[in-house]
Amino acid sequence: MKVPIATSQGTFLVEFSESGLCSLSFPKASAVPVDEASEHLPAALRPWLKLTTVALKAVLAGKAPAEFPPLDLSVGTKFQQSVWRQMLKIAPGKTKSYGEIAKAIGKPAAVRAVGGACGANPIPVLVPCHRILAAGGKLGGFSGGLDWKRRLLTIEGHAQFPA
DNA sequence: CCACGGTGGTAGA
DNA sequence: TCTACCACCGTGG
Repeated sequence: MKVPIATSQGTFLVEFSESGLCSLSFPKASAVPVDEASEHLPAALRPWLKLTTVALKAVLAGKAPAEFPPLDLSVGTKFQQSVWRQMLKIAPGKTKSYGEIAKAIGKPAAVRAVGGACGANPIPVLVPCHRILAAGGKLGGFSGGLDWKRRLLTIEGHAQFPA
């Protein structure tokens, strides 16, 4: 069930499973089907939606969320989950390279695979895959489009990246 | 600047 | 299984 969250950067869509927030997608230009307006959500989901909204707005303001909703990362493989967990440790304003992530999870040669795991991240922004840069400070790629990666990094205080 | 080889993990057949 | 992808990275023209 998709639920909209309006922010200063547009209306994001989130989705919950039984165990927590399981996906987040960027605002789309075209109208997107929304299954549930936030007013008539199942009551059980309301606390998660509230936490998600507050956390999302915090990140979009360049700050670390005080509290996260439960994150359901079970769609990923063991490897992907370890990469995603590692990304959660990167504070706003900081960045790491794909290589550093690979080293941090104990698989220093799996650099390229780390890129793949980033692309498979179901909860961008909150799981800050945008803080992963290629070696030498280059931008690398981004599943939601490089414009978003640049925008998020700019919000967090980095100098502009070349178009 | 570009080309290339060495990589590990994933999806699909 | 085998194969063909990749949001990588270092080295060498």
